[in-house]
Order: sequence, then C-alpha cells, then structure tokens
Amino acid sequence: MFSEKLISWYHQNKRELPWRNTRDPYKIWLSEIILQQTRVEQGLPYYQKFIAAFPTVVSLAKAKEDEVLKLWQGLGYYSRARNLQHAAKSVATDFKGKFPSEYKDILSLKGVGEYTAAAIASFSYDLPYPVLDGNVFRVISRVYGFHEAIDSSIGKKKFIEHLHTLIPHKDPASFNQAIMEFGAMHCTPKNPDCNACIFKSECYAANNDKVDLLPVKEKKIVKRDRYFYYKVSLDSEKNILIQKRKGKDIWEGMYEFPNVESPVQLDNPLKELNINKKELLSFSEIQKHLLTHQNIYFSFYVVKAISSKKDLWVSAEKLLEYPVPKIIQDFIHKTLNLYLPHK
DNA sequence: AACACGGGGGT
DNA sequence: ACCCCAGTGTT
Repeated sequence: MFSEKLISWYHQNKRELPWRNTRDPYKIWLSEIILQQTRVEQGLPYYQKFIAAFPTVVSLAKAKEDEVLKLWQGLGYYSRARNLQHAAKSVATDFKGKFPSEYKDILSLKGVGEYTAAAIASFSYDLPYPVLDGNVFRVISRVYGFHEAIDSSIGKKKFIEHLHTLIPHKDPASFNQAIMEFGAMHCTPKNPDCNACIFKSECYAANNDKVDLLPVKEKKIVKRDRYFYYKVSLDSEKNILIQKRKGKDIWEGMYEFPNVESPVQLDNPLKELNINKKELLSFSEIQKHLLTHQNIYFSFYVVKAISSKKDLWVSAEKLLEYPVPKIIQDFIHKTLNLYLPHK
C-alpha cells in the first residue's frame, strides 16, 4: 500500500530531470556522485557540463585529473571528482569499458557506497536494492515512527531492513525515485504540509505531533577556525606563483597560492609570510568563508617577486585553467585582475 | 564508531 | 546561528 501510493504520487508530481530519462549506467552514476550531499538545483549544471565534456565513461577515464577537477570546481567535496575518475579508469580497464551490472561490482567502484550502488542497480538494471539517503531517512522515520538515530549503524540497519519489506520487486526503480522525490518535495525538513499529505491518516509523526522531532540525529557538528594567509607573488611579467595542494585535507588536489595557516588570527602575517614592506603591493582585510565543519578566515597579500624555473609560475590566462577553491576563484575574479593586463 | 570533507540555500 | 542536501573514505 505504501509503495503504491508513493509511486502514484511520484508519477503525478515528479520533476523532469535529465538523468531520469535514461538507463545509461554511466549517466546515472555520474548524476549520483554529483548529487551526494548536494541539492539537485546546484548539481544540475555540473551534470550538463560533464556529459558534454565526457559523453562516455571511457572518455572520462582518459581525461587529466586537473581537467576533471576544473569542471568540478565550485561544487565542493573534491574527493568525489578524484574518485569519479579513479572509478572511470577501473571501468575502462577492469570491466573493459562496460559499466558493471552486478551490485557487488558497482559497489566496488571508488566513491560508490551503499546508497549510490543501490541507486545505479535499481535505476539502470531494475535490481531491488533500496536507496537510503537523507530524504528516505526523513520519510520513513516520520511515517513509521522510527526513533533510532539515523547517524548510527543500528539505526541505518533498521531502516534498510524495513525498506526491503517495502520495495516492490516489480518496479524498484520507481519506488526509489519516488521516496526520494517525496522527501525532497513534500516531506521536507522544515514545515512540511502534512494536511495535504498522502500519508496523513497513517503517518506516525503527523498523528503524534512529532514531525519536528523526526528523524533523530545524535551527533552534532564540531566547528573549528582556520586562518589562511595567502602570499600572491607577481613577477615583472605578471606571472603568478601557484602550487598544488597536497595532503589529506580540504581542497586536496586543487591549486592555490603559497600560504601560512594558523588556528588563530596572526599578529604579524607579514613576518610569517616572509614579506618585506617594500615588496608588498597590497593586502586584503580578513574575510570569512563558512563551511559545514570549519570557519575559514582568509586574506591575500600581493607582492612583487622574481620568478624561478623550479616553481610553478603561470600567466593570468593560464591560471584560469587550473582548478582552485572558491575563495581563490573569487579573489582572481574580483581583485587580481586589477594588477593584470586585460581580463 | 567517529571524523573529515565544500558550498549553497532555507528558516 | 543552525540545519540540511540523491554520502563516502579513512582512521
């Protein structure tokens, strides 16, 4: 009954989305990776760009990592882009260019977890694996009154087991699409319209005034402050010094200006950046960039410098081809062009 | 099991 | 200010 009502609602209310008009596992996989922790409206233009640049999984496998990261720029969680290409190479070699069709093989791809494997398996191959994402947690916890924490393994197991009893083997793809769409469009986190809900009569949360209390989450996010002081070196020909960001940290693989980082505001950034007042062209006040797990505070110090062969110096035009974090892109766009000839 | 990983939008 | 978003990999 639940699935029939849900699927019926879906067919009347669904949005037209490009990855819903295909069974191509490559396109479905790409859309699912893009949409992880990302709203449909934000991911949509990236999906279009990727399909245009890489029409097939093999074309993606052949790309340079920097090219993939550049297309991903601005979307965040950049390990998704690196893993995307890693997986494309796996498909090209281990699976001879043909996207795997068994759940365990799909799950083996880098960046593909239980949610994404279930999505691909059902949408592309009609396999009865239920998806469990933030939308599904919300719908199920409210309708069935599940109070187990959704960020615990106990809770996750209970939700998945229940979903296996709900998903119709006849049309698992529509069920999975429908429950996510219902969570996204109707059973929203804040102020859902319970009076107009198809599950009004049987929904536990609606009938027990618990809509605002479900789903239950137990962990709360811890934020930390990080201060970045960027040194933007320009040589006499307006080439700019950049470097590739290393280490398992935010923005891994993206390009940036040399910098110093501190957990607290620095008293004397010039000293830490090894800058003489004579070479300093300009600097910016500290700006804020707020992320889920950290508050980024940053400023830029532009200096005259002499380029050297061993470092990576690029023209302004060339710089635009490198993948960079949002705050660097904004700086290039808003400030750096003042110093540079045209563009 | 806990934590790290971006950026944007809603309330 | 806080929460959430078509979650996953690492430790």
